[in-house]
Amino acid sequence: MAPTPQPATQPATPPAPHRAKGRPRSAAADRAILDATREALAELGWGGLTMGDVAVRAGVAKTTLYRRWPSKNELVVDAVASLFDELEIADRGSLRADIADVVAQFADLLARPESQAALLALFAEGSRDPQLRRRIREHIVDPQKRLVHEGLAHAVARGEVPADGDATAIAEQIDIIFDTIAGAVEHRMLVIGEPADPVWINRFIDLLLNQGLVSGCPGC
Amino acid sequence: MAPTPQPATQPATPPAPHRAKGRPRSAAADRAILDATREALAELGWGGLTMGDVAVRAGVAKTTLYRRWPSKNELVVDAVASLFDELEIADRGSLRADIADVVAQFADLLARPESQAALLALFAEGSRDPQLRRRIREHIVDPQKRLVHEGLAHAVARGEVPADGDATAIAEQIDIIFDTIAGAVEHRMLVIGEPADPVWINRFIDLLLNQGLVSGCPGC
DNA sequence: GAGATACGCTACGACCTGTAGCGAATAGAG
DNA sequence: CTCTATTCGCTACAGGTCGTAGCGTATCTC
Repeated sequence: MAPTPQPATQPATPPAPHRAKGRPRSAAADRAILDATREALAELGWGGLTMGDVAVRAGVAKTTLYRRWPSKNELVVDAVASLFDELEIADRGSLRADIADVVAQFADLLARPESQAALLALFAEGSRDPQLRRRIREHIVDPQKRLVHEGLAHAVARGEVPADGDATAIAEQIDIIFDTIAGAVEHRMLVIGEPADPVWINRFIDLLLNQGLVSGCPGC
Repeated sequence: MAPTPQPATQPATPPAPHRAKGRPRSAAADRAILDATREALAELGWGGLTMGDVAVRAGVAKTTLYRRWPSKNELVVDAVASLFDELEIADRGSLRADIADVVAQFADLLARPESQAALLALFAEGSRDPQLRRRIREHIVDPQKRLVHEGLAHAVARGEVPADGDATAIAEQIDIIFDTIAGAVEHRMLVIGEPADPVWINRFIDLLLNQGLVSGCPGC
């Protein structure tokens, strides 16, 4: 989701976004625009954000925005999606710790004021636009799930999880666990408005990995 | 969240919204406007919705909208919040069944096309507006949690849950369970875009009430 | 019937979107 | 160094939307 080449000739191949003939686009302007967009989004929300305001904040002309993004919608998508580029997986010694680490990163991301209105508005648009939903899955959801799957691979390498056990079933379970935790973190931050602190995160992972919440292990 | 009295004199007391002196406001117009708003929301999303369009769909003048709601924002909030008035608790014989019932109602609500963009956009606005967030908690979140608490009271009456056990702790656990399931349902419907069918719901409640997902009860 | 209010209609100013045209600036190619 | 292509900032613009104001008419209470 780098600034897309907006001129009429669409190369269709990702490697060379725009041919280097004339004056190159200012990378500083790219960054300034995306930063200004996130800033304005945090202050004004999706509805209050205007292209003219973003241009003023970024110190560029409004036409410079439209050379890079065809509409406000696309600009906001890129500004929000770029937040998720920082997510990383670190081998912290156990499957549980790896999951906790990714969840904590996600919680930190959602704790930023610019993420909240932006991400929700992005999801709202995605609910009407299948193509946008696909981009959301590719750039936001899948990277997170990929991190957990990498963590699972580490766990198998450590012998923590039996490799002979039905691997796809375990992968599906990881998917469900991640959906659950991501949803819970989102709900807590975006709907309730309270931060998902480490204690809260630990409690959830206890619940999901070890035991039921209400009465321990009633079925055991 | 009934249509608020917009005239200058704000009674500040809920029971009598507007004094009955002149011609009363058309209740049919109220319903037509809210219905038209939800319809337009489903088709066009928050950003594409226009007051003029809603007025045309509802068959009323645009000024009639502004006599009831001060802005588009408030109108949409009311239109969305009214969806949650239908949520009910039924004593289905077990705590688990009661929870499953509420969750299924919530999932059905989120499955409606008009709910998705509307609810997310509502949450997005709430992330910037503490007063709106409070209204969301009062009219959407708390009613759901209240249902689960009522279900818990039924469970205690049935002897399913020990009343001597730390009641507040159990209530907190119920809160967390509900947050988790609500978040997961929201994530599945609003972010991923796939329905939370009964099988999926059952799987989640198994996870939350009975046993961990990955390896049964490893700590038992 | 008198008074008060809602209704539909039209018109309006302010704002935002996205586009077009201009001259100046900045890169590579010959 | 010159030529060419592209970007940049600036100004202006048409189109659409928001929310308000004014008017005559309709409908309710006293």
